[in-house]
Amino acid sequence: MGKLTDYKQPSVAADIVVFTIMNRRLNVLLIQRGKEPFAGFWCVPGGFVQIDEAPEDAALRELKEETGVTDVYLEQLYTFGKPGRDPRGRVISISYFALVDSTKIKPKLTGDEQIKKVEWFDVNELPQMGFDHKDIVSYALKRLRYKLEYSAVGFELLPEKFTLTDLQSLYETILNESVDKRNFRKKVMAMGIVEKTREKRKGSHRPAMLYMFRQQKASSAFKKVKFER
Amino acid sequence: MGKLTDYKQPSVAADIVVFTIMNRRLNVLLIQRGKEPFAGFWCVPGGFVQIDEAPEDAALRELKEETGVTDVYLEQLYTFGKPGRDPRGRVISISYFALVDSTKIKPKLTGDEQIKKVEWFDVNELPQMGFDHKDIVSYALKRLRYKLEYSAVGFELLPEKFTLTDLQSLYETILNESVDKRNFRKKVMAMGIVEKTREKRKGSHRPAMLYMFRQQKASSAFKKVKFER
DNA sequence: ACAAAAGTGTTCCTAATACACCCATGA
DNA sequence: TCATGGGTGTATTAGGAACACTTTTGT
Repeated sequence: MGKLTDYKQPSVAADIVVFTIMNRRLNVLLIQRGKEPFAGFWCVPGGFVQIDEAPEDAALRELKEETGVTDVYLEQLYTFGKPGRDPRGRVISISYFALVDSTKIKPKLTGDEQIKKVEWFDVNELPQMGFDHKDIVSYALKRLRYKLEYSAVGFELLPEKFTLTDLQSLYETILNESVDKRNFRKKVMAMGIVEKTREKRKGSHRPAMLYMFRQQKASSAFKKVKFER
Repeated sequence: MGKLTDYKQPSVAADIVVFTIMNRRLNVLLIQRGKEPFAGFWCVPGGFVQIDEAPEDAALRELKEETGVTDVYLEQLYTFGKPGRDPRGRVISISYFALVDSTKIKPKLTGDEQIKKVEWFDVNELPQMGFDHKDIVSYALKRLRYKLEYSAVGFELLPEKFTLTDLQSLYETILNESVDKRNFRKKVMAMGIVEKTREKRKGSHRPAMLYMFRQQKASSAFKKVKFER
């Protein structure tokens, strides 16, 4: 290890890929840049990590400053650091992925003059993106699909109370495949990770029972796969 | 995003946790510091990322400079960045984990005057470690155990040719649990990820057939677990 | 009464587990 | 000939997948 200030050092940014479910589609939160480089292009929210700030705090701060969004489930994703990924100079980006319940938050322009728009995009219809942010989103999506299969992260995308059909639809939307209703319910109930509430959701047809997530059961329900596979 | 050089920026380091198997134990490669802070304490190899250098190249370069070790399987692990983790100032560390076949490499002092010793340590008998490197090693170990279950990384720890008992022992050592020999072999053979060679390993008893890893089969053999679990 | 989503069981099949003996070699 | 690790098959069990009809409500 050399001394701390001997050399020119790379800059460090934190970028955050926020997912939500809106009308049964998986969406990502993007901002449109108002300045060069990549003026008019879309990017994930993010910015530089301050000297006395933890990277995840930087991610959350930038998210709030740029889009007004707070209270998200956050997880570190990957650190992108190849020279040349930012035309302004050497920037290493620590990326995060976040999950939110779209009924609880409303992204909006916060007055940051460098941002023209803040919008949700369907992950299958992404706009032209700046820097390597398309790669970052792809990576986050891959990770989300992966984690959905062996952990309880999916519940972060749902309101506190939800129907089993909501939950099934979430899996089908994100994994992009359909699931048998009976088998799905059998499994979810067998895992014991949800509990019935006393409420039902009324619609124009038969009301559906509302369920809540049970944090404590989830950790044991998603047990490790033994040995291989 | 602010301008690139407006603020004091954190320094960026790359640290690398190198695992190997030696006489049926899982070992980590550590260096003993010769200077304050943490003089005499043990650390994982690593150092600062240069301005025009990809972080993984920095990790590999530092590994070579400090221990002489090259040709490792490398994977990014996690970025540790809380303020205060390095008493000298703000350092964000991108950590990597690496796997090597211990029969191929010999770590040694390379003349770096800041390092007193380079040694392998059993992961269950780690010495007193500097900075937050104990956390980094724990995290790497967790990841290694995890990846072993659903990917073919284990082969990176074995020589090109190995016996099925070697392979089984590797799983048992790392996962710290014993496996039924017949079931293990049945599964490995069913996955088709190894192939017989014509050679046998002679020992003091019945010679064992040597096998080789089949890269191409492995990707399909470790298929994704469906839905949950 | 009908349209629409909610809810519910059984059978089949595949994969995981448990388990014990013979074989080939060197000393 | 014996000590040591190498090598092999079967029966049982558990979990995943396929599959269709009845119920409840609003209009």
